[in-house]
Amino acid sequence: MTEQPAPRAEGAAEAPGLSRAQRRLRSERRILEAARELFARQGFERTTIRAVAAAAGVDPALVMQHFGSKQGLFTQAVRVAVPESPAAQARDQEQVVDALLGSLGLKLDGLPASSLAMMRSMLTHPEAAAHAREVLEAQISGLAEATAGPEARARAALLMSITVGVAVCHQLLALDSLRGTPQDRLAALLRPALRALLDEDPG
Amino acid sequence: MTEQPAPRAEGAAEAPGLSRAQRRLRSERRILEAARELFARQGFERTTIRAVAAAAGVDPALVMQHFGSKQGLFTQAVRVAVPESPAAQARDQEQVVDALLGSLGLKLDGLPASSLAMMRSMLTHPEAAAHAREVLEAQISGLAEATAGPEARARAALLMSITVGVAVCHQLLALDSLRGTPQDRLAALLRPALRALLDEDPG
DNA sequence: GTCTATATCAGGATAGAC
DNA sequence: GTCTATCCTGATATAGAC
Repeated sequence: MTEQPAPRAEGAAEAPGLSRAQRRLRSERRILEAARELFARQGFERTTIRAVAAAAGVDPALVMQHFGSKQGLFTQAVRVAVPESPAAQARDQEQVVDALLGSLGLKLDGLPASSLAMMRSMLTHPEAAAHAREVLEAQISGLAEATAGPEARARAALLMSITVGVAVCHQLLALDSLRGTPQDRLAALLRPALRALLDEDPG
Repeated sequence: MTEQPAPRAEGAAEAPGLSRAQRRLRSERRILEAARELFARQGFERTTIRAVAAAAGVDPALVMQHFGSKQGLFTQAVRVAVPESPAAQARDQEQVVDALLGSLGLKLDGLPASSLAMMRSMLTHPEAAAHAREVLEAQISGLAEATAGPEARARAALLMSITVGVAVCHQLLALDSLRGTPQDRLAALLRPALRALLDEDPG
């Protein structure tokens, strides 16, 4: 901290007074941030290491140095705390609906780039697909426990499917018909539908 | 037809007695079929001309000859009769629900490879995304006309989003929790939810 | 009409200087 | 720790023989 670092590397020019470890961390963060954004926008295949490096303002080789491979970068970029089931500690069905709408509310606006990156590639990248399946099945399990009545798992799966569909159409496809409606209205319209799926119903 | 064709080209060995035009059409069909299947399974980027040619039993150069480029091949492969809105001529809301479930019933089982190919790439391939948006917005418009009450378009958009979500989770992600349930059960469970979205409801 | 051969290029990955 | 230079693979696309 107190020693005067000699400007060895060119890149150091922008970050005076930082230790190597600090600079390394800073680089990693910037790379990850740029990667998440590009992966989220273009998906895995169309995103190049070079583009990520450019966006992060670092050298392409540095990206490899830190993450080993493009796949490694992707894995790190989409790894997040596995989102708890939307109905983690819901006590009645109305709370389950609230939880679902809440998680969707998130998805309609402030969904983190890492999640978007995962979703963007989940249909075309095998590892992203596996990740998505894992997360979704976990959420379905949690939801099924909070769902009374017969065929709880199927209902839960359909509830998550609805969530996925709305998120995909709104966030990834950016359908005008969805974008043109404020999310609280969407939530209000969706609520009875979710409720109906949770209701016990003689199929 | 009556003339004895001399075996000029090697490929002709498999198809004796066919005119050039006929053989050309046959090749195109086989290529398109193989392309649809591969695009549907792997998406645009991971599908190679070589793989399509191999699957179709023809030479890679032939694919280029017929379709000009990989993009051209994709465009042809996903071009289908634009599916009419699920609620084309529904007279009451229950028929709209039926139409939706019907189109979803299709999606759960017999969705054509061309549609799957389009869906598989709609999140990562710009042209597929544009195509998907176009089709979906058209279906939303049709649906909105058949939907009474306020915010008809938003409701219609949500209905289509649900359809997309279920199709994606079932067909493309192959979620076990959905796969484990027969589609008529899924339809039965989904029905009240769709109904709820169509009901006029004081938001 | 179909195939062989190849031009051309993009992008991931590596080696090594500093 | 960061950058330069480069290798190498895989894939699209083309030219031309048959």
